[in-house]
Amino acid sequence: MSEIFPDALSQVADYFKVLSEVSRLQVLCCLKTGPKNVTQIIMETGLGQANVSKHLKVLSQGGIVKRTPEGVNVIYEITDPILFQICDLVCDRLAVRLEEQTQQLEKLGSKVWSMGQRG
Amino acid sequence: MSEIFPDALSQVADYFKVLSEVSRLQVLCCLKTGPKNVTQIIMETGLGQANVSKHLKVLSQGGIVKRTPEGVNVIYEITDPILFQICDLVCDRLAVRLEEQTQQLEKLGSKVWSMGQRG
DNA sequence: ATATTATATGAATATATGGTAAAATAGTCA
DNA sequence: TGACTATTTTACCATATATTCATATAATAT
Repeated sequence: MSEIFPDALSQVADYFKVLSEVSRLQVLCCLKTGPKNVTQIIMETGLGQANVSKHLKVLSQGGIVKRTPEGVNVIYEITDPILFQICDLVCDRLAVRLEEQTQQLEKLGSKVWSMGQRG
Repeated sequence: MSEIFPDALSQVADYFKVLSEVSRLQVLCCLKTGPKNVTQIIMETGLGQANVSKHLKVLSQGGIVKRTPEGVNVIYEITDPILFQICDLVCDRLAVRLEEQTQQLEKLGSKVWSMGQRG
């Protein structure tokens, strides 16, 4: 009963892992405005070709992106916009943290300042 | 203009990276029911002691967990319950995917079955 | 068939990370 | 102080992963 099931958690971890790389987030941001082929993604992100291809494979296997060949090109698109809700929540959290850090820095700053006054 | 800012994205990636390990998710699940000290976390998760300590450091530096020494013990607690909203969204997504896969398997199953009937 | 373009894959390298055992640190009590 | 407990850190190994170069595959046109 006190055991936690790593099996279920590993799927969640895998999902997060796919999203834990800057290059892949770049690709996803690039796809936010709509489906694109690989060449477009390469140009917009500035990443290397093989690199983009590999990241797209990871995203595809992770179910985050859908792959549809179309003639010579291959079109990729975001599978589920819930992804952006997730990213928005993370951004909210990061914003809150930044706010807190700013306040702490201000406190620290005034303390240092008063010490300087005394010294 | 066509450039995407990796600086901002790296913070998001870092947040996801902290959540992309099963052991850390185990620790977080363990903390879902309330603040706990390290020994409790070790017992509930079954992870090694140094291992838990390291993961707690990662979680703490990632701002996901708050560290408060209390006598000999150190208490850890979830910093922001928004974390569970994020995880819930991921679980929703995973459930949808599983549903889709199930349906596809059923389709494939019936196809294989009809082939078997013919053969 | 050959050439060309678009995409994917393989090999190699560098880097990062999880796990564990051992040592170090910090706090408390006798 | 010294003993004891709780937690952290260090050293090390094994594994995973991002990146790049070179090559391979796929689709299309000549």
